[in-house]
Amino acid sequence: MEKYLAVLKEYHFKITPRRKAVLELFLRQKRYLGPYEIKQMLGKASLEVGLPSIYRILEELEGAGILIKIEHSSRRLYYSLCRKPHIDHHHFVCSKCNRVEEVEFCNFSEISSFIEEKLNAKVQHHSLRIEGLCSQCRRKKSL
Amino acid sequence: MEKYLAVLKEYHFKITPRRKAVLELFLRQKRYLGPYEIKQMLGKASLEVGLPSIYRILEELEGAGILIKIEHSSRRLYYSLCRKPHIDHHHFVCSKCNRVEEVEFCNFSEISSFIEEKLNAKVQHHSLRIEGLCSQCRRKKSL
DNA sequence: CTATAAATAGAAATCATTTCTATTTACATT
DNA sequence: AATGTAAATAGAAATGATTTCTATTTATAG
Repeated sequence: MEKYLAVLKEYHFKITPRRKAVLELFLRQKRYLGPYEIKQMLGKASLEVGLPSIYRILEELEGAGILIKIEHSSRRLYYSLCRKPHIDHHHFVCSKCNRVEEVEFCNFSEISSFIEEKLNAKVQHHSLRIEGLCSQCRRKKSL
Repeated sequence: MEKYLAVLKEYHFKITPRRKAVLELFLRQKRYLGPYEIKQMLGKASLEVGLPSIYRILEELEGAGILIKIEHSSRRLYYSLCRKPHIDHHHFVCSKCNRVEEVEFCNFSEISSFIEEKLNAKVQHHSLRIEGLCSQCRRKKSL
């Protein structure tokens, strides 16, 4: 937690109860969370937070590199905690339990230089979406 | 065009004026197109097509492997023609002119087996989003 | 030519996300 | 510890892409 609060300070974000509560929520989960779900979880802990605030907080935490945004194929937004913010990595998302794993491996530079040579283009961003079953879910055939 | 109509028949889709018109539109463009934009272009050619129909047609053509769906970071849907439907490939999207290029290169199997070993997971899907400037746009500094 | 399943239009609904504004709060600086 | 200020927040309302629904039309198999 302290680590993340330090990052917030670095970015000149104030340490507010809502931001801390959202962070705490993510620290206790290894799966991705959606805005409405977060609102409900905070509500259960007796902290009413408006959806617009949640959207904003999530955006800010993403901007600070604390959360990663997951653009789900359902076209809804989800976020997941970034355990190692400063290392180039991608995320594996379990299609059953929503668990998110960080994958510190990316041979993208090969693809990137292939594209730059072949198309004479300039690659700016890339994002790899990997979906499948995590070790737990692949064992259980049914949920 | 004939090639794509054959694919439609294969999938038991009827050859309708709307579907042909949408296909023609894509055959004349190398960039991605959005539903509303398509409606307007068809309108100029005096073919009024309702937006729900356009959404449906795009979805069907994607299902038949004729178009690829581009989930833009703006969270709007775009589609682009797939020139070589049956080869595993990814798409490079120019952030300036929206041109879409197919990239027949993917060393994903490496990443995939890395993940399956490391996380003991089962990889089901992956999609790589590559964004940058195409050869034309990187030359012109300003639009 | 006809039957019928598929395709379509248009209106309306949906619903995640964003915008706006008044109010409150964190915290740097006294 | 008090205070001023910019940042944070709530809540209502707007937005706008996408989807649903239903009545009507159309492509095409036989």
